[in-house]
Amino acid sequence: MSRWEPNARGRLEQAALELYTERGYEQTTVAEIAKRAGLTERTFFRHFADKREVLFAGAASLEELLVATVAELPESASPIDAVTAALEAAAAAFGERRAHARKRQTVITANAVLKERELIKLASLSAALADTLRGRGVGEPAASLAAEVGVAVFKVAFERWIEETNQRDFSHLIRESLAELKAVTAGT
Amino acid sequence: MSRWEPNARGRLEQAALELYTERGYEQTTVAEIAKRAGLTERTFFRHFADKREVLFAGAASLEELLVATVAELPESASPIDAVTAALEAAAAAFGERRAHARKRQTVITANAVLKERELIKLASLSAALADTLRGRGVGEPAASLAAEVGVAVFKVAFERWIEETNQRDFSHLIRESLAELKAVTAGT
DNA sequence: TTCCTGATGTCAGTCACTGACATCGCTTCG
DNA sequence: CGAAGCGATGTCAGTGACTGACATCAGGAA
Repeated sequence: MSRWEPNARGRLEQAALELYTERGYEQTTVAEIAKRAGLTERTFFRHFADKREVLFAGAASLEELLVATVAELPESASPIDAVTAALEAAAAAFGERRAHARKRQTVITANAVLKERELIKLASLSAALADTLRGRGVGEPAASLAAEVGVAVFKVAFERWIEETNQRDFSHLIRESLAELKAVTAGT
Repeated sequence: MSRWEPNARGRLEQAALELYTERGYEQTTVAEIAKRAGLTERTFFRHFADKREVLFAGAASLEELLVATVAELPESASPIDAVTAALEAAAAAFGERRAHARKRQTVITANAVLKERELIKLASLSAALADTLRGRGVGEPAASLAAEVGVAVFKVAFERWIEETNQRDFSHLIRESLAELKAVTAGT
């Protein structure tokens, strides 16, 4: 395991998920992650801003996907429809990786500090969606609310998708949660 | 400034907010906060779990207030009405403390790690609301969605209340945001 | 007074994270 | 081919958040 093995970043991500799963997030030191990946602690911090971030490498690309999806929609689409389309795209992107998502989510939900990081990633997602909606002429606070509501629906559907034993289609769960949301907000 | 001055916890909170405002969160050490409060670093960590928590001491009581408000409503109230009532109670609780809330919020929005902590407090609020709704016979995912949506409305209204120069009534802003939300989710 | 208890102080230690600088392997240019 | 340049990695010495163990102090109970 010499210097210059390929994919240092990917090795660090894998080593971290393994160790966080094996012995827990807090009981794992960055030095141990780096060692398992054949690197040093200092190199870990060159690839990831902190010990949590190694679990959230994919968040940026997910955000790009959602924004791109909304941006490509015809102007005629309503805010809620735009958000729905974005969520469907996200569901499709997860698609095959339920096992990995589940493992990762188990680690995250077991640690408050990891939950914090997850929440701020979702907030960033919401802000990006709201920005895109505003760019399409949606006013405030409609843009922010549509984005927040979209993320709320995503959270609820994702949780169900991960937890259920009888695997159901992610996008189906999203449509279901969205319908439920409309019923709730319409309630007197 | 001897040992056993009263209200150590309150002195720490005030010293922290002052220092975070004066020189920024990251540039302030816990030792400095403790020193200004006439205490030691070790004592700081006996009152607050970490350097961030000192800004969020009131979150627990806010949560209690919201839960109590919902719990006292007649069973006939719909989920969205229950959440609305809780938000109105929260608005009333803030009432006079706009200046303090504003100062605190300025510090929080300037630091990613503080934003993370704020988000998890709001998530805890949402979870507590959802629990209470479930206790009143509301099913899932309606309970979670109503709670999430309520928190989203609160966030939007709070931001406006803090930012606007011409001070408007907090509960008025909440009703306004809620109406907007209903319009958004009803949109085709 | 004496004892007990809870709040505080002291000290030593771990670990996340950073800056400065050295080193390595590959690529490009002469 | 060999030297220079450059990006990725290693090494080292810090700072500061946070913790455990133990001592100490003030006030109330016996």
